[in-house]
Amino acid sequence: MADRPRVRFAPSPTGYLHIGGARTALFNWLWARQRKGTFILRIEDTDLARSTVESQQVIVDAMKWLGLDWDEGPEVEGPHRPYYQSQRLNKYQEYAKRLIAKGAAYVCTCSKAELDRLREQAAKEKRAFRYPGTCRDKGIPFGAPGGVVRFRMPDGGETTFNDLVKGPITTQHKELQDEVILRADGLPLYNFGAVVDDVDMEITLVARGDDHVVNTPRQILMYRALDYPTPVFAHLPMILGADKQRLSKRHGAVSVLQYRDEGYLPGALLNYLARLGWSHGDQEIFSLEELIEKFDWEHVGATAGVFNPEKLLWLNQQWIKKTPVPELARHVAPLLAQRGVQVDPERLARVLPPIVERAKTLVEMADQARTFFERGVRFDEAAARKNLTPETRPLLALARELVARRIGEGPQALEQAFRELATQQGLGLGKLAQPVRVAVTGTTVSPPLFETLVLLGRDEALARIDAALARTGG
RNA sequence: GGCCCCAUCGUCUAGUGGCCUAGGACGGAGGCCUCUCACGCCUCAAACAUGGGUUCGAAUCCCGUUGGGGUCACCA
Repeated sequence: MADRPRVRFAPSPTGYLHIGGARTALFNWLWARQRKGTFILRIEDTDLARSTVESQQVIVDAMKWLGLDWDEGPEVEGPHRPYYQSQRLNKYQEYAKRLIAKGAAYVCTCSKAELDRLREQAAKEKRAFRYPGTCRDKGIPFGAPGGVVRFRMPDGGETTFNDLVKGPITTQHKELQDEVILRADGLPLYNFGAVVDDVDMEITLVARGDDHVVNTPRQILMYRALDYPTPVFAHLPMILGADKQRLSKRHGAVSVLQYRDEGYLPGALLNYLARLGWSHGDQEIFSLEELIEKFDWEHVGATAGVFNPEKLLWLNQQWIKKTPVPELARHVAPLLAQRGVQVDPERLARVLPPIVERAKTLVEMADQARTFFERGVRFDEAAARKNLTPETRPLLALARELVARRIGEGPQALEQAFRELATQQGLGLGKLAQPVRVAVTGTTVSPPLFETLVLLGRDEALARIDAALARTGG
């Protein structure tokens, strides 16, 4: 294997960057970074009907959010610009002509109608359709009206390649047919476009989804016809939904950017994706640096894996816990802004520590943090009914006194004072704390009460308790 | 259907012939901790698809079966 691999991620801009594509990109990127190689982003947009510029942008944005930076590709200077196949059409035509000149390809003018007829006939006879080679030796010149270019597959023999994840795979050449590599309108078909660009960009390792294994022998034959040393291949198994079907929209979020919007840390997603199909002993949590250092092809599994959102959520929580608070604040501030709460990251960082402990997503953190930047509180009705009653009123009043007197001493002192008060009243701390919690946060679930009170500040804390007192009737 | 690939707890996986009465993680159940909720900790339930070989010995190697997936375009 080349010391400094040149690898690429080559998405088709026909939608968003999905989870499966992200994992393919990740493995390529990890390999390039570990071996000090080159990671190329190439946009395969030769399907003009389905490709959109919006989609290109979405893919680029998603890659940036994930932090999978590319050395060559869109927005980057590089020797193989442009990195959009639709802008490289002369390249494919040039290579096609070269193959024709060598006799490795030929022009075919069979009409679509004729081919369809043969296909139907084959279907009727329940046999696989294969282009019969009508134009193989006609010597039709390049550029003939309605002419496509077909690659001449060998008549006999076989091709074997040693896949990094699946091992040796052999294909009989008789299973192959002279496929079209260049359409009548001059656009290359996938197999050819990919090969030409891999050759031109000097790709040494191709890692992609395993739906491409059947394409590989054909592509190998093309690399050879182009006198290019065949890259090493690694075919990654599919990612499935809970029903074991190929992961798709109906399984929930499959778009990378959607995870960003739902409050996931890019590192957590990457960590999850890496562990879906790859392992390193019993380790579950990896920093990006560890991933780069430890990734290997030997431990990429050959089995399709089911995407497990719950494990991703758990991992996200683990990542939140280990991410420095100032950094979290920078992620959460925009989410708060989206909710109409403007707060600068430094102020936000002060209230985050007690929240970090109990949030699984950044969105949850934003939801829990906003109370510290707003006046008053919206009571959860059930919580208020149960905890803000004539019976708890005296307790709340006593608590108010305590807060008013001691809040300046910090959470520990406040807690100590509350404990003493509870003991005096012959109660457990919980009985005293819970009404106060509801008074101050509106709900029965919150970060530790005394820290919450202190972070709220004397005035706001007292105002909220007063408002709660007003609801206790009596 | 042809060709190709795959097969360990519900899920992600460790395991590369003896260390496996199969380990870890998510999820689940129970418990501890505790001002609520989380975190953390402890315990439990849970798997080598199946039939043949090979071998002193098979989750690990080979073959068949079954099951799943991929692919058969002038899409990618």
